[in-house]
This record gives sequence, C-alpha cells and structure tokens, in this order.
Amino acid sequence: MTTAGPLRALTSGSALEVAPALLGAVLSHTTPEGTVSVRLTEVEAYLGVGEDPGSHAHRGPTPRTSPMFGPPGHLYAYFSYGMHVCVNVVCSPVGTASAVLLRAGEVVAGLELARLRRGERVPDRDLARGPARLTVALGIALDQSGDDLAEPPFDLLLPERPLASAAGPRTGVSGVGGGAAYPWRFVLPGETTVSPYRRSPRAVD
DNA sequence: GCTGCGATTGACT
DNA sequence: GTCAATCGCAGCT
Repeated sequence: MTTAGPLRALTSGSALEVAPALLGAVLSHTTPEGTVSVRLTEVEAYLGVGEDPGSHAHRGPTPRTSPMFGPPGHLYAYFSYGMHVCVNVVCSPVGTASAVLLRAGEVVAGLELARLRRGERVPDRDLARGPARLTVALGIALDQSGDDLAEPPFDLLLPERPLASAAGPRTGVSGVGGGAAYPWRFVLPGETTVSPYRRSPRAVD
C-alpha cells in the first residue's frame, strides 16, 4: 500500500487506465462518529464530452457535474433516482471530465459504524455492495462532491501494484446495446462483494 | 415553464 | 421476478 500521493500521478491518465488500478485500493472516510474503510472490488469508467454517451459529462459541464471537470483525485457525488447518492473518483486533467464510479467494495474497518448506517440486519458482504450502498456505508454526503480525496477526512491507499482484474459490460447504462457497448466495468474476480450484474431497464437491443 | 427519465434499491408477489 | 419511490437536470415548447 502507498499513500494517496501517487494517486495524483495515476489519475492524470484515462479513466480506462485508472479504473483497474483502483481495484483493491482502500478508501477511508472519517466523521465525528468514526472511520469506515472500504476495499474497492468493483468500479466503472466514464469518459468525457463526446466520448461516452453514458457519462454525465457527455453534454458538457453543469452545476451538478462541474466537479467532474475539475482536478483529478477529487470526489464527484451525484443524486440519483430521487433517493440515492453515488460517488466517483475524478481521474482526468482539468477540463477532460472522466471519472471512475465506485460500484462496490468490502468494509475492512469501521464495521460497527457501517452496520449502524446500513442497518443491523444487513449481511456484512452487502454493507458496501452497490454504488449507493457503498456511499451510505462510508457516510459520504452529496455536499462533499468536489472534495479532495487526498485530504482529510478522506484517505485513499493504493495497492503497490495493480491486481488482476476482469473487465465486463457496464451496468445500468441505457441506449443501444445497454452497457455492453462499453466494457468499462472492472471487478476483482472471485470477490463476493461484487454487485450482481443488472442491465439498465431501458437498455435497447 | 413543463415533461420525461436516470451510473438504484428494497419491498413485495 | 416485478415494481414503486422520488428529485434534479436536460431538452423541448
């Protein structure tokens, strides 16, 4: 494991390079209640303007998506379906707007606090399985969008060398072919905390 | 100004 | 397996 420093250099590349490198990384978030750490087991890459119709940045910056156009290594959080918050790591030079969506992970520290946030009856492996669940387990709020992941209350530890990963179709993306047209979902093979694949309800064949 | 829809989840049949 | 909940944003009138 290294500190978040190298993240700065790492995130100057394309989301397609950064996404697999983030697998196995441990993201920590500290609040007055305590610290929760999640080891990332599943991520998804999103590119910028004109490159990726599934990306929020596809049509250019808006107040919501502006953090995606900001410096790399920062957080982009957005509100979805009227009730869920999902988090991305911005990983492109200023103005490029590519990012990596954190889809699932394994809670490796702060288990009790994560259980408190997610509910006592939730199995441990489900605590951070799914993008909105991961956000809740970490206690990240919408107003933290744009914050620097290399600064407190955050910490991001990267694996010393990239782990073996597998690529697959993106989930939850509508349009022709659904997410299958963009195989930019990366997982750690064999992990039990990888979220079940679900095609977008509106995907078109 | 108004309408439709989404990078989802959890509850229910 | 199916379905409702819920709201900000993009696109259109």
